[in-house]
Amino acid sequence: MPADPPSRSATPGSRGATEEALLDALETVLQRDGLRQLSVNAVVEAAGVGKPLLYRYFGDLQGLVQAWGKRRGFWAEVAGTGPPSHHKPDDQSFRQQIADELVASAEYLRAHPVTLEFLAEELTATSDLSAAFASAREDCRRPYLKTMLGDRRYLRRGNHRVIVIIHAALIYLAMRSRRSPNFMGLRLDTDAGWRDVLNMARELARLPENARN
Amino acid sequence: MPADPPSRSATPGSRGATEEALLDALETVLQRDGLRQLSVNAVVEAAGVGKPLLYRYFGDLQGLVQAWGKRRGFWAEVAGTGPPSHHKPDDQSFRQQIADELVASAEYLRAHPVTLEFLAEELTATSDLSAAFASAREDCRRPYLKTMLGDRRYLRRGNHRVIVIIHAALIYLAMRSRRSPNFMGLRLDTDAGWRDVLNMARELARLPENARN
DNA sequence: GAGCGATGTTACCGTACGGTAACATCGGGC
DNA sequence: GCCCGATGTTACCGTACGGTAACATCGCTC
Repeated sequence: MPADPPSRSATPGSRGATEEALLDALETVLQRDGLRQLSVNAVVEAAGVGKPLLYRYFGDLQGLVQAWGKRRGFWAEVAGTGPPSHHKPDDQSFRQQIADELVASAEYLRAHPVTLEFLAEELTATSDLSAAFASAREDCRRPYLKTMLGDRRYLRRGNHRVIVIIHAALIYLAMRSRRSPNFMGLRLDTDAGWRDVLNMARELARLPENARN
Repeated sequence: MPADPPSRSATPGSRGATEEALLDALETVLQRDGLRQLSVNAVVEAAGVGKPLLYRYFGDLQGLVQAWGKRRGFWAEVAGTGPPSHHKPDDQSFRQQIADELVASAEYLRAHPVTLEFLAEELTATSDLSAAFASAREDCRRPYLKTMLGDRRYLRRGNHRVIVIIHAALIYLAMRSRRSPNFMGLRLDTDAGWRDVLNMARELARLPENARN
């Protein structure tokens, strides 16, 4: 005789509620234990739901991850400065926009640890899980990247590479900030330290004007 | 009746040979399957050695990793330009040295996928394995970092941050190159593309002189 | 109110893992 | 010749996992 079988899901007999519980549980487990500890059992336990329901509604843990990516969305349209790609031929303002978008992207990452988990996962394994996540992410990211790299005039002058290297550095530092308090003297675990990182990135992105930094 | 029990280790009854075989097997498995697939069974199978020997000689998979880090060494003294920290007060030559060391460090990483595996692992989990690796790595890296960041005069002018961001970007791109052919338009899977990345890093590191790039 | 599909739960299977006990075998010291 | 520690191998245990069959229950349709 189990003690409390009826006290499980708030909305008793609703498929949608169960799906939401599983998606929430996925997020919970990822934030709490990291992707290495992610497992079917952990998710269904956190969701307070029977294991077969996960397989019935999402087919698989990979399916659950894909559904999570689709419904929650992640790392898309994080640009903070107005409509995409509508910028004057003014170099300075365009560079400013690029810098702002770099910073906005990094702030988004820092605020969304689950996305960071998956980005890190892609570095360590080419599993079905990371592949599922990568495809969903690329779908979300494509318009953003187009905005950021779409200006041929800007790219031709080699600035593309500066953007890319700053972006790569910000991704790495954001991932690293989850578990390491610092990197080569930079504080990653405090808001102040992170503000330093972002300011540095902003300065580098606006580089051709002010070469001294 | 097994077919060939006596045809296992080349040097039959030597503890050192078995240890070497296990260390080699660790490296093999890491390079072949990645760190996510690393397990005691995989290592002993690749080494052609009984499982208890790993526990007897290294205590643990973590112990094997630590021993591997100690004996093989990794990501240490990769600086390519002469003795450490002996540079004239000439700014240009010092920046050149820094740029060379950044490039040398990145090339080292690219040539040592196992180190990349562990660096990526540290991003996804704070496991005993990654902790063991991190401590061993920091021991090796300390003098290198001292060379690279030890010059207070240089640091004071904010150049420290440029170095750090380039370093972070190179680490990320090196990790990413293992499983993703490109990143935001950069080719990471070819030597030519990687040369582009390194040249870009070199230019940025020598930035205060030539602001245009 | 009978039927039936959707929802939920229990219990189980096969597998792979980390780790260990028990048993063979070698090899040098006396 | 004998002994004993070191080396190596087999077989096993408990556990946790992914995945599924079987059974219970709800709720809507007609």
